[in-house]
Amino acid sequence: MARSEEAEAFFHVVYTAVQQIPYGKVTTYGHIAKLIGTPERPRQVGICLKHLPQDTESRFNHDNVPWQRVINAKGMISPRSQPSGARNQAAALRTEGVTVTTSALGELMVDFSECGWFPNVLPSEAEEDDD
DNA sequence: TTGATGACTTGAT
DNA sequence: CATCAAGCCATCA
Repeated sequence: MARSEEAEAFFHVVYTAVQQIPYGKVTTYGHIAKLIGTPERPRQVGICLKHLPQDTESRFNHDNVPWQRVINAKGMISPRSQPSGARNQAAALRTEGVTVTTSALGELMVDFSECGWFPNVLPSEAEEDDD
């Protein structure tokens, strides 16, 4: 019994939440996790994107899910295992007009002050729905 | 089947 | 302010 229905539903909500990110904006795994109701599982969000299919025939794939707009809480693109993927992600963000800065260590950093997408989950000042 | 790994986050030292 | 440790759960070996 591999892939329980619950896991599949989790994947679904994660991909859907990622699709809610507007063009030229970025958010964090933890934020996505909180939006889908599982703030304790930011890691699974990353797993979902890792297993995001590339087939354009799949319901969710690299073409319709802006996985590139999802980065870590430090505002930097996770190097995952090879810098090639992160570099590609940075390039995609730049194409959307997102300012991506490269640190001395080669870490790709994104400025949340300019492209940070954080809906009404702020600790204060946001008590009304934006819907 | 178990064990280890990973596109993370938060809190404590 | 920097570093360590624990918690999560799906996937790979």
